[in-house]
Amino acid sequence: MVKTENTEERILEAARAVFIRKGLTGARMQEIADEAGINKALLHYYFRTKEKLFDRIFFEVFQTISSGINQAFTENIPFFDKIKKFIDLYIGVLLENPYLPIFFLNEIQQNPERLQQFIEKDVFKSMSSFLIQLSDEINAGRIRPVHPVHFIINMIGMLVIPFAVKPLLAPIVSRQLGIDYNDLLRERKEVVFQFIINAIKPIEK
Amino acid sequence: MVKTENTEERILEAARAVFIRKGLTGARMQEIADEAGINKALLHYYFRTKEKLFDRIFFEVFQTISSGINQAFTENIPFFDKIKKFIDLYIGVLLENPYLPIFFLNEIQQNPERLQQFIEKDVFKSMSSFLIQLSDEINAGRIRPVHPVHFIINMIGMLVIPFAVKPLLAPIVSRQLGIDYNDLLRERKEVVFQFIINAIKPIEK
DNA sequence: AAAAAGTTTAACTAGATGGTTAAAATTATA
DNA sequence: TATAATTTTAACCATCTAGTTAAACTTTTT
Repeated sequence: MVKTENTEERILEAARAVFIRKGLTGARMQEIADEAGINKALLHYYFRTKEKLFDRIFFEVFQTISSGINQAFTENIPFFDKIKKFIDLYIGVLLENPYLPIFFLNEIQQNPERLQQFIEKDVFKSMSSFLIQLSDEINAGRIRPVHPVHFIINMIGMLVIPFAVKPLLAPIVSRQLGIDYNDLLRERKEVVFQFIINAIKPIEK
Repeated sequence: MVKTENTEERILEAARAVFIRKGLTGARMQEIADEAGINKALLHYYFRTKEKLFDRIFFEVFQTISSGINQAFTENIPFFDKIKKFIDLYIGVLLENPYLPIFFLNEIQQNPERLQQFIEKDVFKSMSSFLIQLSDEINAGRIRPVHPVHFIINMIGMLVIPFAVKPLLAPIVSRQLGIDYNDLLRERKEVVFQFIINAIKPIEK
C-alpha cells in the first residue's frame, strides 16, 4: 500500500472546505481539485462522482455536529455545569467552523431525504438522556417548568444564529456601535449561559 | 399599455417561490417560467437575466424581513408589549414563509456584497430606537441589565432556528415523542415570550 | 379593421461543468 | 533495477443551462 491515505485526506479536507463555503450546487470539482493541489482526473479517481464525495463530507459534518452534542450531554455532571459545558463546546466548534451551520441547514432544507440515514441511528440518544435529566430538575423544583424540546431549541437558536447573521450584523454593529463582531461572538459563551440561567432559575431561592 | 402587470406579477411570484425553494444557484429559469405558466423566451423578455430577476426577489425578501421588524418596533407601546408583538408578528411571517430564513441566510453567506446596498439605508433605524428603549428600561431598573445587541440576537435566534431545523427535528420529535412539529412551532409564540420575560425580569418584585 | 403590444414556438449559441480516457511521467516498492 | 502504484497531461464527450433570435400567432388598443 502506498501513500494513498495522504492524498485522500487532502481531498477530503479540500472538499469539506469548498462544499461548506459554496454548498453542493455551488461547489466545483475543479475547485476542490485545485484546493487539494491535484488535478481533476485524480480527484475522480479517488471519488467517482461529486455526489459520492458530498455524501462523505455531509456525513463528517453531521458527525462534527452530533459528536459535539453528545460529548457535552454524556458526562455525568450537575445540570447547570452541563449547560455551561454544552455552550462552551458549541461556540468553540462554531468559532472554528463559522460557515458550517448555514451549510448544514441549507442542505437539509434542499434535500431532507439525506437525513434519513442518520435519524435512524442513535446519534441523539444522549439528547434524550438530557431531556430526562431536565425533567428531573423540573420535578425537583430546581428549575422552572419548561418544555424540554422548546428549551433545547432556544439554546441552539441562541448559539447558532449569531454566526448565521454575521454577514448582516457585523458591518452594522461595527459602523453604528464600533463593536467588533468577533468579540461579541466570544462574549456569548458567558452571555447565553447567564440568559438561560436567568430564564430557568426559580423565583424563590 | 396592456396587461403587462399581471404577467410581471406572476413571474415575480413564481421567481420568489422557486428562488426561496432552490436558492440562486439551484433555481432554473425554465422552472420559474413553468411555475409562472409562461415560456422561457417571455421570461427573458421581462427580466433580461437571472441575476436581475434574483436581485429583485432578494430585495423583496429583505423588505419582508425588515418591514416585519420595523412594524413591531415603531409602535409606541410598553416594552413588554413590544416584545410580544414582535414575537407574534415574526412567528406569523415565518409560519407563512418557512423556507425564507435559510434562503436569506444562505445567500448572504454566499454573497455578502449583496447586502451593501441595504446596510446604507435606514432599514434598521427602528432597531436602534428599540435599543434605546431597551437601555431606558435597564436604567429604570425595570429589566435586568443585558447587552442590547445580545438580547436581539437571542430573540432572533429563538424565533428563527426552529424553522431552520425543522427537517431534522420534525421526524425525531414526531417519532420519539409523538409531537406534531407544527403544533410546536405555534406554541412558540407563548413559549419564547415567557422565556424572555423570565430571563430579563428583575429578581425582586 | 389596422396597428401595436404581448405571447408562443422552436431552433440555436455559447459556455460551464461533471465525468471519461489513454498515454506518459513520476514515485514507491520489492 | 524492474515492477507496480500513483499522478499528470490533455484532449474529449455529453449534458445542462442562460440567453438569443426570428417568425408566427394571439390579444388588446385605437
